[in-house]
Amino acid sequence: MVAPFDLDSLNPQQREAVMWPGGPLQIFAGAGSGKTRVITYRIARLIQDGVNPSRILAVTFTNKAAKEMRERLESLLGGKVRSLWLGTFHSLCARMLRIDGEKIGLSPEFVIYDDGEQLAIVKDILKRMAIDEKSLQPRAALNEISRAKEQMLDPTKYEEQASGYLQRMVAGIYPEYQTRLARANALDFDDILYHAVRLLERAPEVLEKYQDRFMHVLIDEYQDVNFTQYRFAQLISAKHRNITIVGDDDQSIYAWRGADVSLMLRFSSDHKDAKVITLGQNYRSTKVILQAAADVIQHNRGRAEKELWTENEAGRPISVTEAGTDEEEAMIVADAVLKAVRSGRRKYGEFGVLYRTNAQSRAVEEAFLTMRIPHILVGGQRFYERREIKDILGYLRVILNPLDEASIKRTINTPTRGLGAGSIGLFDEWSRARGLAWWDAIREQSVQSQLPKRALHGLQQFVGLVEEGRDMMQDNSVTEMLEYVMARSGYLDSLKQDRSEDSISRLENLQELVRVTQQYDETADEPSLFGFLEQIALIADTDQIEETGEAVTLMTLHSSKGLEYPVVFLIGMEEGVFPHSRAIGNEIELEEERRLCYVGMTRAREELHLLHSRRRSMYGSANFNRRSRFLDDVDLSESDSLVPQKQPQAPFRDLRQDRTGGYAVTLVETPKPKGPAWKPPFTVGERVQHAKFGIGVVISCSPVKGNDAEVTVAFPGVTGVKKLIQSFAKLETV
DNA sequence: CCGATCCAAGTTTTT
DNA sequence: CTTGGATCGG
Repeated sequence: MVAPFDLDSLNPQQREAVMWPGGPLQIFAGAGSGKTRVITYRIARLIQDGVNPSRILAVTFTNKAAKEMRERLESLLGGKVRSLWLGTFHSLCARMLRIDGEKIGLSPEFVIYDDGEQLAIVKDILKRMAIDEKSLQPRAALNEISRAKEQMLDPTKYEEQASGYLQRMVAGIYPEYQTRLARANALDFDDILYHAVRLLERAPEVLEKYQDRFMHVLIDEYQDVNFTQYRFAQLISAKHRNITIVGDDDQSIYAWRGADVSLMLRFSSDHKDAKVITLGQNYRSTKVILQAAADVIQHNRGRAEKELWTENEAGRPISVTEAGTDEEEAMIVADAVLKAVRSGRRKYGEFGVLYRTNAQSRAVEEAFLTMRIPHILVGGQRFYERREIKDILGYLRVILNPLDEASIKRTINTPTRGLGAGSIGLFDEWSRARGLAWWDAIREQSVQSQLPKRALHGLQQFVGLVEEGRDMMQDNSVTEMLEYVMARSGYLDSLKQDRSEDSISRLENLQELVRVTQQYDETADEPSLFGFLEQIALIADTDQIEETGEAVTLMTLHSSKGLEYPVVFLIGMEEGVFPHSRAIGNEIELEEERRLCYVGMTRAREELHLLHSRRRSMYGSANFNRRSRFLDDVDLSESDSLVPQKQPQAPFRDLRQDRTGGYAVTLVETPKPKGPAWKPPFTVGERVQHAKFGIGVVISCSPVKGNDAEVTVAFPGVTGVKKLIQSFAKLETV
């Protein structure tokens, strides 16, 4: 049989990984080493060699990765591979629980509670238990519960081992938290994994069924698995022992949410006969970029020793640029993008701008807006986390499952129906006192009789809406249900009344949600409200992002993992920003920051530009940050800059330096520059008027002879960036 | 009960 | 600076 794919195009290590017959296999896949290709080829090869696709289990980190992999496989094999189990840990485990969860007492119809709902429950419990949110932050408690589930600790076991203030407090809420979920027939994200493992451990016949079935198990991004996922992988592959794991410890950047690299690094000791293959050739980046990334990562201890090399050309030098302010930093990026695009060398889609925190995107967005640079912003406020979206979906969830207490609470008085804290408290009391579900409690005659008139009317509205919705469910599309809910709840009207910018954007988002359901109704095999809600519960926004190719991408370093751009700007290379202030002083966290830096740098194919700013506004006040230690790791003897650099000055050297290494210092007074007072005619970012070019934005001002100023101004459109001498140009502030 | 106003706090994020 | 929560007056 002729190979449907091109093995000759692979290097020896890649080929070995693809062809390796079976048994435990660990693939160390460095950045840009063709990892995805290897996994896809390996699956295709197995199928081609006669393994039934239904007997392969492949796990990816995101839904997007799963989707892409399936598409690649289908094009390699020239047909659908629907029976292949391919997805994220969560989607696969959820699937398993829907099929077999009953054997450990789970209803197959459970709903999935997301982060927001989890948090709401914790807050609610805290309030009920009269615990001040200051003494126990809901977020911290939730994290701790999550950690517990990742360790497979149920509330009882958790309490036994709890020590310290936080854990003892959490031991008090964890049981109640689980009770609430159970009452709503809901699982949170961690429960999905937890119960899947429990299912395999407690139900021998189920374990055997899946162990038999999955002859081959492949897991990508193994450096980011947590203990439950590890356990799941171990259990399910124990029979045939054909488990392939792929990962790169240098790219482990999710320890803060429970991922544990050591689970990957112990693979060889778990499996004495494990075959280890290292993919060391990088096909993505230039030598210069790869070297810089290596310079940074080599400072970490305890990494698996391996080196990445490339046959690519040396390429252009790294650039390091110091900007005066964060706005200027953004303008420099915008300017560089514009120059390259205008010269015809680049398209907008070839640039990625990466930063440590979402807040940093603002300055860049503003600069791009003024310079008319098309861009897409990844992350930030996520679509499905937006209030209006959650509210409306909340209605749909109540209709689907009236036991969903969190969703009832969310929607019952949204928009306001006169059901305030008093009424809510009453319902709560009733449901607790008689062990009634909320949905039943609110419909009790004796409860309703205690309500004020207005509240009663509101409640009847709400109950009527839900009941009618339940009747409609069978015969209406998801879109129709959505439109029904938006209209009948009065949600649309209340938004339309208010003409604020905020409401307009909320209406637009709901419009977008309608498009999502329309799409779903058209494409799903058997569209249903249940199916729709399930799908979006497990899907992330980033999964939806399409590469349009015509826009610069702005995103955090974390979301850049797995992506690549010909030109990468890494902005905010400052102590306190990157590495983040919370990591400074903590060696473990600093190592994770360094890996994050490594990830960011290795996203670049041809050009890497590192920027930092002397002054940065954070939370409304000015910060003067030393440049990032990561810059000190890199050999910059060959580096250049995006704009001519001012003489390095040290006006801040006398600032207090922290003993751990000196970092972000908030300055109270503005430092006095030394030397004769030259006053820039404009501030950076200021809008100015030019006789011929019109209105532009000041990028920088520098002194020239005769107490004159050279002003660099960005004008929109074809004019672009101009350097102007103030005495001739006569720029005026607008 | 609800809207206005004041105040404190502030990574990263997938599922 | 922004946002979410708490508090206060109508």
